[in-house]
Amino acid sequence: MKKVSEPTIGRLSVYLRLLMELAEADVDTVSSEELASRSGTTAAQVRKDLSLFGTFGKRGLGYSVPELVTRLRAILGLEKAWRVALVGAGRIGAALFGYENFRRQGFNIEAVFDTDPTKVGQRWNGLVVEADAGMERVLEERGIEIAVVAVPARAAQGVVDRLVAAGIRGILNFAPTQLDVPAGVVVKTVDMALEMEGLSYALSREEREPGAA
Amino acid sequence: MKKVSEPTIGRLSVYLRLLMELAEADVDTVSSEELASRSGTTAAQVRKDLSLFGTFGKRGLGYSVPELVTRLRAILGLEKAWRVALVGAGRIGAALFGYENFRRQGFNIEAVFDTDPTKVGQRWNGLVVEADAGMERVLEERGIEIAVVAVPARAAQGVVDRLVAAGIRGILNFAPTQLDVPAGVVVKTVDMALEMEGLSYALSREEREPGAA
DNA sequence: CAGAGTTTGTGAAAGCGTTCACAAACAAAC
DNA sequence: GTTTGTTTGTGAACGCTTTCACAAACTCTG
Ligand SMILES: NC(=O)c1ccc[n+]([C@@H]2O[C@H](COP(=O)([O-])OP(=O)(O)OC[C@H]3O[C@@H](n4cnc5c(N)ncnc54)[C@H](O)[C@@H]3O)[C@@H](O)[C@H]2O)c1
Ligand SMILES: NC(=O)c1ccc[n+]([C@@H]2O[C@H](COP(=O)([O-])OP(=O)(O)OC[C@H]3O[C@@H](n4cnc5c(N)ncnc54)[C@H](O)[C@@H]3O)[C@@H](O)[C@H]2O)c1
Repeated sequence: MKKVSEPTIGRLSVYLRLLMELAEADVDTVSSEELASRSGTTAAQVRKDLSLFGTFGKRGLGYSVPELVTRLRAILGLEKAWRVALVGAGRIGAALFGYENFRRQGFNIEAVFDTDPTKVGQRWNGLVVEADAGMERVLEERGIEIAVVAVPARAAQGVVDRLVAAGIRGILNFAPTQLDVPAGVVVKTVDMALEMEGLSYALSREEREPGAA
Repeated sequence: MKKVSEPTIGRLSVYLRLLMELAEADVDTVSSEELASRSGTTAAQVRKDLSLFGTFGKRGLGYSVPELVTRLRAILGLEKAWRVALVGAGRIGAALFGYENFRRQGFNIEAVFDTDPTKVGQRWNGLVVEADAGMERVLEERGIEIAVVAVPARAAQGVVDRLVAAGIRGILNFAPTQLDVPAGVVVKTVDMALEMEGLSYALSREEREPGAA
């Protein structure tokens, strides 16, 4: 198989979301052109992305919506439910915990950890917030595969080291910091400050040199 | 000036964050090599990124930390404080509202809007949650420049249309949906579901073909 | 069932961003 | 003040991703 780039995977996720909306609306066929316009890319890009994984379309007709949903879910590893732990029961952690879409896509939060003694023992929707000390044991017991790190930046690397030692190989990080992990462990960082600064840059630029789209 | 790519701006934000940490620790000089290793890139990349905006370093020595902080803040448009509105006073909205780092970097949330009558009128840290109906007037009155959209996906495009009509030109979007805006308006979307699916893809791939880093 | 009209899949070309490599510039030591 | 060592700034090479363009494959209509 050809190598698949990060941007391609991101677009596949976007296509999948659109296709699920289309399936909801009982549309059964879609062209690369339509998919492209709805996802803000080009038809050629859509076809190239999909062609990396097989040939799913029918010439002259387009793609079968239900089939492509199934294929994309398989490609993205969304056929199984993932067991997820949340480390850091603060503001972002609470928001994520309550976010139904995560569960809907098959990401089940099955453990919550925090160091704060006032938080440990709280029941979150039936799930007890665990003390940070017993983390390794709980991760093991519940077969956790993915961790969401929502602790303050200076605590993040320490938490990640423990997670990795405990066998976690996928981490979604909200702390605005660079994390070091060994090869074989995948970290995705969601950095909102960075996006805000991107906006700041773009807006100041427009003020300085108008018309530079 | 040469054209500046998105990834470059992202890295400049990362450099700035590191430099502020170094300044805090009273380090006064840093090499591209050091900056690179701390931000997970290469020395050549650091130098190329910076060289797009001027020549800030001293050969044989490196970069002055305080000077580079000042320069990067100017480049990124962070010398002023931005007036920000939050649309959608839900879980994500609340988390962002309480997030001190935003204010610290000069993003001041000066208006909060929601449609939910039980939320309208609430005081959030002294700021009254406004009804969605008066949005345009409040945006105008308070000179809002950037909006954070944290409403359900199906409401997002409608909100954005109103924001754009009201003159807002920078939007940070948390709704997992494609937003259409006219040229001249900048939208950055933070899509956590997408990142999770990236993890899912990477992890399933490793299971299927181990050793494919 | 033939012909007109679509739409895919994919090599080839173009466009971008990253990495390389090195001369030029400076610091520091003696 | 000269030498040695370090680090920058940048053109050129490289590699990766996107876009182009079109033959092949299929649908649909009459
Ligand atoms: N709040 C936001 O909107 C927002 C936005 C962007 C990024 N972030 C980042 O997300 C992270 C969390 O932010 P927050 O606003 O939720 O902070 P918070 O202070 O509300 O929550 C952090 C939680 O982590 C816990 N914690 C601290 N050290 C821990 C450890 N070693 N193990 C387990 N738990 C630990 C704390 O007890 C606390 O409950 C931070 O890194 C922050 O920079 C937050
Ligand atoms: N909670 C999360 O962790 C999370 C994670 C990723 C993405 N998101 C996305 O962020 C958005 C908000 O999520 P949430 O969890 O905070 O939802 P939420 O339901 O807690 O909050 C949404 C708020 O928006 C308000 N609202 C609805 N329509 C509005 C309108 N037209 N104008 C103004 N306010 C309006 C609602 O009254 C509610 O208070 C959603 O698009 C969601 O998909 C949330």
